[in-house]
Amino acid sequence: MRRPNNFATGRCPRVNGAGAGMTTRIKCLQCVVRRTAPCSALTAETANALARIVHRRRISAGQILYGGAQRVTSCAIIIQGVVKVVSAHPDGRNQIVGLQFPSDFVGRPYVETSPMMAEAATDLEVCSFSGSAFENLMEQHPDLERTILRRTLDDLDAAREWMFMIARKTAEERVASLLLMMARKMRGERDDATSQDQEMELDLPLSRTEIAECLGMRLETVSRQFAALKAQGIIATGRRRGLKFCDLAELTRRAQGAVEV
Amino acid sequence: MRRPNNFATGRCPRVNGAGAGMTTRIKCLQCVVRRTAPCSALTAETANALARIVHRRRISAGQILYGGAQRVTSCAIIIQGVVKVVSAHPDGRNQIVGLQFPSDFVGRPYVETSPMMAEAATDLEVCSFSGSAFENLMEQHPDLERTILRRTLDDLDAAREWMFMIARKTAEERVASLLLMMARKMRGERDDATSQDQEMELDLPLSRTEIAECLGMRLETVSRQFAALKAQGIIATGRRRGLKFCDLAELTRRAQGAVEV
DNA sequence: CGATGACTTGACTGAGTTCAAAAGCTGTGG
DNA sequence: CCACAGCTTTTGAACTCAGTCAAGTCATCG
Repeated sequence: MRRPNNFATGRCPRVNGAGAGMTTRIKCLQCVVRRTAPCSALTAETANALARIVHRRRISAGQILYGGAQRVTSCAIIIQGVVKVVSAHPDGRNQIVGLQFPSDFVGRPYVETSPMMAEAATDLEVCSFSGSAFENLMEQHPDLERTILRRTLDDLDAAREWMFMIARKTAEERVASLLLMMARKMRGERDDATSQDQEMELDLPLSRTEIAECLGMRLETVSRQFAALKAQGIIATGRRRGLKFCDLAELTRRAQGAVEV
Repeated sequence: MRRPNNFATGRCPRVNGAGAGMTTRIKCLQCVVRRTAPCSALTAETANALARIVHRRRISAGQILYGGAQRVTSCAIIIQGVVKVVSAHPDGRNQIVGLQFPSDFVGRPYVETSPMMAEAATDLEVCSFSGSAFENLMEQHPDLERTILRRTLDDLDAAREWMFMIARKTAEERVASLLLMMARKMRGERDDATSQDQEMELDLPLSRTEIAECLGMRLETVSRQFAALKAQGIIATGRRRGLKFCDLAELTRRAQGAVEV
């Protein structure tokens, strides 16, 4: 954990509440994830009802959103930052089984405790709401439930694709795949539309250890793969977590594996 | 594929249709998966509406339920048999990313094509229905949608737990885990209630190759792990796919890994 | 500046893969 | 009933990729 796990959440002044519907709407209209977040798929009425139970919070890196011993009491939509979903076992082995980016939904409705744990990988800005209030809202607004169902089905596909990656790809392919995936998500691109640029830079949201936990490898192996890609001029690492993609096309090829016909 | 992939589906006489609501109800009441299938969580009205669009079919092992080039056109609830969900890649590598057992829902609503492929691992008996009819039904009956959402959330948890297994467990742990999982599911037990018996027998629904595809290993490795467990008297293999659990407690321990304090 | 934590590099090991061959089943046809 | 073909499964032996252990380097911060 990179920061002390204090639970001071730095909550923002609530932008909404009883009778503050109008204010809320306006805030939502300005929201940076407006176009892609679940809220965008809702009717105006449902969106308003959701806005009424929501409040914006800041959450610092390392804090647990749900899981472990705690009850799953709240859900959230990410505005800024990255959340990691971890499958942790008592013997110390753990595996990151999902990453959630801005505009993604975080939470586990309908259960008291989850086998998974969600932790802020970076400092976060979220729209959060109580789990039970959210469940009630889903009951009253089927369009909200449908939106969450669609997201969950997408998450399931993503989890399975990821599973393939871990089970069948080589170390190099895994690292390349993850880098591309993170680049895509952090730029808010849709899954199908891949960036055309040959060069771009970003700051990785994860440490080497976390990358290894994503890929089912050890951090030393990740480090070696970074070194190899760097030596071939495909990527360059800045200081801290800076990363520059020097040859996106080649990296994409590496992510697929050598295509022998 | 163990059987020719002919598409003669051996469809049963439809037990329902326009105006046959009563007959349908009675058939459903006799259904072997009645207590655990999604239908059981529905209101009488929704269950009836679902029964009206459903028909029973037999599907032979090796047939594709959805995926690959085909559009995702139908969904089903499994009455008898096992379906494998496969992530297949052009270079020949493929990974089984999910198994569905009796009373499970199979399908991928809301998309035209899925990155995953669902294939009958054994001969099947299912209640099947058109995907679009099912989507319409979900719109009209929020309780159906909620039931599917809950199942999907459970599937997501299961997929993530499985991912942990592939990424972090040793070959022995993986084989033991899969055997226990299959035993549990094939006996229709709930996830929490584990069998108390120390001995039991069953016929595995998967070949060695398929087991390897589940676990992210090669079939030779699976075979060696079977041999090792057999040599220690923990399991015994009958001819064909017969399997006997001789020491469930020990197998459970092997599935967790050596617990060093 | 020295301490702390994150990352890199090196040398060695080993679990699982790969390639190859043998052994078991199942079904077919003479 | 046996012989044979076409499978799946088992077993053996050599190899390799990633893991393990152990130093060493680099950044950041009090």
